[in-house]
Amino acid sequence: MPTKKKPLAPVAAPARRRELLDKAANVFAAVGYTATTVRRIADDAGMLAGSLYYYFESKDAMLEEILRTFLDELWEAYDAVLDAGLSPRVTFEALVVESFRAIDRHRPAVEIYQNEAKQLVAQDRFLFLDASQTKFEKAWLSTLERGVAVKEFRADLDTRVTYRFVRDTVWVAASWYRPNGRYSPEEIARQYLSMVLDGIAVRDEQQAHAEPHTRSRT
Amino acid sequence: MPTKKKPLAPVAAPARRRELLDKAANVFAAVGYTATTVRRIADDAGMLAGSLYYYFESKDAMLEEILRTFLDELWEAYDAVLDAGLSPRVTFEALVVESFRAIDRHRPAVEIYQNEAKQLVAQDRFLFLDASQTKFEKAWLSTLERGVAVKEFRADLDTRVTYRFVRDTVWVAASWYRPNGRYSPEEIARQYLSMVLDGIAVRDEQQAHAEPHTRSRT
Amino acid sequence: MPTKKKPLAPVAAPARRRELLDKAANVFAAVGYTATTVRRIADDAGMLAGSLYYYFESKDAMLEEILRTFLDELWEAYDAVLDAGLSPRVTFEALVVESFRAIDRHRPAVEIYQNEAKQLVAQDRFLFLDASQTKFEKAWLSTLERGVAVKEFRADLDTRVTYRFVRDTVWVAASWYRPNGRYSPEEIARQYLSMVLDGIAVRDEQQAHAEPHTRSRT
Amino acid sequence: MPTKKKPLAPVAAPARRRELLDKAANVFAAVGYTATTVRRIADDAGMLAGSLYYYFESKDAMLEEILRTFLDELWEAYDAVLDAGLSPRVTFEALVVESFRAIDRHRPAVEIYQNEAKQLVAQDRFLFLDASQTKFEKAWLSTLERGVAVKEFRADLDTRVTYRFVRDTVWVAASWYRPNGRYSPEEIARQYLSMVLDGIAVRDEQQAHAEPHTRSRT
DNA sequence: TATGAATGAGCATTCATTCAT
DNA sequence: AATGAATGAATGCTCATTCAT
Repeated sequence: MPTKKKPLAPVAAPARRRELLDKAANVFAAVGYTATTVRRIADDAGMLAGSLYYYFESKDAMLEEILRTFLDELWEAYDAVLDAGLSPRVTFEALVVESFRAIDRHRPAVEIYQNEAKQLVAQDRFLFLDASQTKFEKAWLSTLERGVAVKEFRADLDTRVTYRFVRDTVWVAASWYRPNGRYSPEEIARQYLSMVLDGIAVRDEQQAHAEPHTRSRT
Repeated sequence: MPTKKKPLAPVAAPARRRELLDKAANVFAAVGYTATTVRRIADDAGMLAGSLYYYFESKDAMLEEILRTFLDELWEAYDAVLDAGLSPRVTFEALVVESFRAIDRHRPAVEIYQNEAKQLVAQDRFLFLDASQTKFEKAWLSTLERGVAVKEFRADLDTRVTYRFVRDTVWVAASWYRPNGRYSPEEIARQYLSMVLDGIAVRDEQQAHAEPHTRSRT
Repeated sequence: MPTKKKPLAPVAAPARRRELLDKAANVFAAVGYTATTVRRIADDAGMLAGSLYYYFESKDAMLEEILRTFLDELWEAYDAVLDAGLSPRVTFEALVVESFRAIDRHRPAVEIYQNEAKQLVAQDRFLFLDASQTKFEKAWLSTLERGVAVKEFRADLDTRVTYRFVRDTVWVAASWYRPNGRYSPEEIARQYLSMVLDGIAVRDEQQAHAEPHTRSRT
Repeated sequence: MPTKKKPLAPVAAPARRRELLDKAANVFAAVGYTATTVRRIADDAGMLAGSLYYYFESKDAMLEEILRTFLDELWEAYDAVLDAGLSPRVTFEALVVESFRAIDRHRPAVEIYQNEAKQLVAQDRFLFLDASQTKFEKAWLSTLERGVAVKEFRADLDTRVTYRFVRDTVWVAASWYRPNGRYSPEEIARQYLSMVLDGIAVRDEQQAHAEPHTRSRT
């Protein structure tokens, strides 16, 4: 998406661009997009606020590029999984793993996405977020539904509600996950899958517990 | 909670205050705190921006009152559960139910909390969020640990990771839950508990699946 | 100056008016007119800001009345002195004494006058300050000039410059004079007159000192 | 005197800063600090209000710099005088001369000081005004007391009252003195000293007048 | 490549004032 | 005689953005 009226960064210098976007993403994630000043980003990059406009059209444009880059890479991985012809359960597991890998590689972008997407979709510039969201929902929901159909997933769950729970469960991890921390993305994924697939309760023969006591509370 | 010098809304008129806080909370939740202008709140309330200051000291003060009100009510419910001497699993279930009830009653406040808490704790005025957070973690974590001890919860899960998983999943529901929607908070809680306690996978199959395929991927 | 459109204080209740003006004058003097909020005055008077408008047309109107009252009383005393047919020197002394008495009785008003008059005269409402100022200058200047003419005052002083020094000398005392303090207004006047009339230097026969060393500095 | 985070006017461009402070000082002096809007200062400088913040942290910061610059220069001159080992009377004369020179060079700052100092000292930022005030009083008072001790000044005057008298008279001159007017600062100082040291009354007359008529009035 | 200086729109907040009760 | 609630204009200040150099 080169040149409009101003020349902008001469297409070259993409390394510096990436570097700047990286700084920006970290600040956006840490402070929130609205609360982040262009000056703050420039400070982090060791330049003056105005100088950023040599590389980017606007603050919004920086945000857009950060999110696009993240989503492009995410979908590459997702599409590979979805096109692999795996069983629903294995697909489910693979999607979770890829999600944690995306968090690992694009933590700031994921956090920004989580915090800001809702407001952003109101702007034309960020309509692509909506498209991604829709595609995302379709991928997960159909995986769940196929799983129910082939009896890999329980039939008594509302798939839409389950979808939301699972989706949030995965992505919210970006708020506390730290790359190079105790667990690799694959290990975190394993734990998550263990919980989501098999539950946290100890299994036993009597079904008593299967029906939580909430019923009597309503 | 009386104020410094200004009498402000003469202590009476608490109805109007609550009404205004309600409008404010909805805007804060929908648009984000920083992005919300007091003009916007005033517009929604049918008054001029300056008039809000008859009732509230500042925009921050509104936010504080919104969050305090929510947390106060949440802790009343939580404390009742925690002091009831229930088994870990029943405690867990009850906490989940109360959480969804809080979301039902204070959805905007919960959403604000989710989105803004991280930035807010840097301000003295919002240190109480940190205190609440700590107490919250203690309550959940100890419930999980007690559950593991008495073999109501699986011993092979990292309790801290499980805690985050549960915490996030529950509260993130505020972003999509709509009061008066299809499900009551208790019904949502039931579905959630069903998933979290027992997993979404169909049981009593071969144990092969218990070990997800991720291992072979790293 | 009764009623314009609004009834205002029913002409009666002049005691309450005076009380309120007194509070107002003290705040104006202490904090400065612009920096004084109507709310602050009302607080001091134990009422709400809006309630002041039952008694006064506006904040400006309060200020006007405070200054008018002061100047009216000052001129009554000044006129008595000026009309008494006294010698220039005795007139001078009497004017100084009356000035300190005015400070004693209207300290806040004097302070306000000192601080604000310059800005106020730009407004029509306060043109009377200019008139008073002119009359004031005439009274003092002519006294000084008459004194020079009859050789009661030194002929080698620039009367305009001397006028300004004397004028300021007297009135600036309002900034530190405290009624009921160590000195009565008459005693302060005596000290001031002693300095201004006879100087603070010890008198001696040689005139050497009469010519300060500043000449060699220019 | 570097600033917190913002580099502000990149340390260079001190000429523009001084120019702007000059405009600001004139407005502060003419209109009063509180009554001065930053828009007004910006107008005078031919820029927009917000642009001032490229050079200065705040309106307060401008005021501070104006007053500090003035006081720094004043104390340089005062200290030179005080350290010169002059007799009390010559010290007195020299301090007066330096005061009028300061008025000549920093008239707006002096006027601002006169009008605003009392309110400003309440703020931490302006505590240095208090320090200067204390040092100032010590310098003048000790000069007067030394003068009394060596019989250069009359012993029958209250030195504190005399101090205030002299202090006020000198500085209030800033309200009417106009640089490039009829008199140089040295000439004004000469006239002032003539009055204050020797009095305005014609000497060697009968002593009857030495005791003003006030006594009979109390 | 970047800076320095400025813009202009917008923001939270203050405050004198109004007026029905 | 005073209150409670609101107005509306102004204020100090911030910030994304521009552009000549």
